[in-house]
Amino acid sequence: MLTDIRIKGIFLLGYRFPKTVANKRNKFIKKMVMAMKVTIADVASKAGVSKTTVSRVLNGNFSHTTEATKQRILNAAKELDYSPNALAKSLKSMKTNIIGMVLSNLKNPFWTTVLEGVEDTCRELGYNLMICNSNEDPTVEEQFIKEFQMRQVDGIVLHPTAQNNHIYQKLADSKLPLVFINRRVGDLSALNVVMDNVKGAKTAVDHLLKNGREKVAVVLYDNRFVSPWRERKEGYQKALLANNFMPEDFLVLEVDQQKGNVKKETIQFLKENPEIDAIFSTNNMLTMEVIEAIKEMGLEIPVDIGIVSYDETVWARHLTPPLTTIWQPGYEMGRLAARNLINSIEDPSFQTGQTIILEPQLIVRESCGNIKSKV
Amino acid sequence: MLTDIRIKGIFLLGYRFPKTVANKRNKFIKKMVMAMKVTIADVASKAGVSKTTVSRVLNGNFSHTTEATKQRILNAAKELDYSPNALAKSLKSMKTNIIGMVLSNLKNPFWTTVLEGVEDTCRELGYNLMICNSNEDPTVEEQFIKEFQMRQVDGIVLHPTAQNNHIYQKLADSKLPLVFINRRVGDLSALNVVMDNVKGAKTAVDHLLKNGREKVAVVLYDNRFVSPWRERKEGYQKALLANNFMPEDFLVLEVDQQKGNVKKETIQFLKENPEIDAIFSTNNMLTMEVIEAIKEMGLEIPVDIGIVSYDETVWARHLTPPLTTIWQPGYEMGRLAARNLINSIEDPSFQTGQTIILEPQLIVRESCGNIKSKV
DNA sequence: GTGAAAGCGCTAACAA
DNA sequence: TTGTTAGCGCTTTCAC
Repeated sequence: MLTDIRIKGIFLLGYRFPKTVANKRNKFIKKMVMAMKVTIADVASKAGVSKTTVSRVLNGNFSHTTEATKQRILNAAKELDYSPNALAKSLKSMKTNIIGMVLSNLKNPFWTTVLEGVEDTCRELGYNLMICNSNEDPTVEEQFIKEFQMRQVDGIVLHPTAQNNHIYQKLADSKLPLVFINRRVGDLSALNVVMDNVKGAKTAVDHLLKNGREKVAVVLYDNRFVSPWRERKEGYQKALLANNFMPEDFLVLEVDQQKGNVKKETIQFLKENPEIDAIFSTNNMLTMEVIEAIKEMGLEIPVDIGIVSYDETVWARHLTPPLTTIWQPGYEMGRLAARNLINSIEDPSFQTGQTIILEPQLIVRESCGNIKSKV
Repeated sequence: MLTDIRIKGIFLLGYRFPKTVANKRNKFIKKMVMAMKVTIADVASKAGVSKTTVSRVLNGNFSHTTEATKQRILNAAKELDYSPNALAKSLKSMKTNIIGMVLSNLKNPFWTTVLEGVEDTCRELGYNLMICNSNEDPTVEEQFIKEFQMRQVDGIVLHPTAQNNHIYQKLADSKLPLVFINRRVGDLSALNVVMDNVKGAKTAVDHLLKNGREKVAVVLYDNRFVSPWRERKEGYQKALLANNFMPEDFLVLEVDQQKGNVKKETIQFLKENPEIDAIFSTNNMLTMEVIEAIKEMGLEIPVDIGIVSYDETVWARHLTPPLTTIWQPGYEMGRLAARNLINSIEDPSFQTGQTIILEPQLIVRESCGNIKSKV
């Protein structure tokens, strides 16, 4: 009794026992907690039936059970506040109903939208979501994939760094349902849900050209490993070529986003190429810097320089002038990825290896029109 | 052989078997997959030792093991590409190393920052993160909490809807480590990591007042269940009272964000109170609408109306004029929540029931200065 | 230094 | 209609 109180007192004060004593205490506490956990056996004995029957009833297999026993069991479960242990269930059934998702960048609001799509779909379909953030680091990505495998997730949604082909291959071979999003990883028996980046880029540049721009530059971020990078560049080039420009006319600025001097680089670039009258910016984070650069040079949008930016954002329409953007169906991408993944989890004969391509859309605002009439 | 090829052919074509046949196939596939899974027993037999020894070695208990056997085991594990089953491990040890997090709003970039803090910390400390989104729905919140309990997560980070006090109480009583973030839920033996919203609001309004504003209004979002709502309102009132204003001078607009006509309501409000020369906006989403409203009325920021907004965002400095904001340490909040939660998981005597309060900061830009000189 | 055996909480084939 | 029993893959006493 005394000990009890003393322990409790110390406990309340948050006192830390010396290691060994603390360990003993912890073990003791653990044991107590475990003893308090109510299992299916407790429900069974309380209801006076076997564990099997309880399991059956609780899983909705009433078909061969008396209404009376069913009620007894349900009551017992409620009274004991029984909550089944998903771990044990999963260990037995080899099904966790968990989906693992590897993101590479939490900062960009685009990914929040995607995440929302995945999360919503998981919930609707009875899955839980485990997420982690590779931060574009292939080593971290690899570690997380292993982690997911150990945890026996039912499937993985992966925004690949695209620098771990060996791992992706192994993963696909392991038959663990897998879907790549946003970035293409070809030739694997895995689902792909991606955007049509060539089209998006082409649309953007076409729009600039149609508005009378004659020297359209592209500002590219710095990840040439990934398909959207290649495709947006390609789209830019295609648009120019289709409008009778030559490869010599390509005006490409590749910036290192990590370094944080995008603005400086842009100013430099614009000074070296004063003929530029339009910029296609390939992502929303870049765009902010580009706009700053333009303003800092005393140029005006859209009069001096028109701009179209990839990625619609909440703030695009509130900028001055309101920004013309390429919107991508991020939420849809998330939903489709999750839904298809779950399909292939629940039906192993579900068609795998297919690629779903989503269409971006041009949202016209005021950052391209009203070009300064040339002399 | 023939069957094999046929099945394979159909499989590749994504043909769906009739239900019963499909079930048989799936069961077959499942069995094959399970047979292929390499367990600790496989490693043991390959290395010619018992499971016990393998377990010991793989968990770093070399102390009583020959270097030779250790190597044999390590090699066997590598050759078989053995990956331990975390489910079984957890079932036995009653420890999942999973933290569950309930968010209420994925759309607001503030939460992405918090999530990042939590995620980073979990990774560093060897935990995985399971997230879900209550969308401010208490029923969903309740369901997710139950889900987490069934999954035996080691702890929960909760952004409470604040409408489930009964559940919170039960959760706290269950001794499952728990931390509330951002919104206070008092009197429970759970950690709280929150912001000083009174101070943030007071700072914002003080700033407006110091810049010569005389009629400062507040635009409040519509969730009066939650502590930040009360505290921001309180901060606004305190600031006015401390500057010799009377309660009659309070100018409060409460808007229903869901309905989506914040802009309209704001315009209405401004028309009814034309003397207003400053607005304190209580969250970043609201602010956009308020700014639109002001612009639409032909008023100019900051000349006619000054504005300070809660929540710093990437776009605040790019607006015209650049927005003065209250920055909140969201990333820090995430980190602290996770770190303290994990502390209390790993040391049950860790002080519980404490509240950590983080300080917001005023970021001064140009949306308050240059007031129109009054006649 | 190593292994046999029990058991974490649950499900499901097979009996009764 | 219900119960017995044998595991799922792992850790951990307790022997040897």
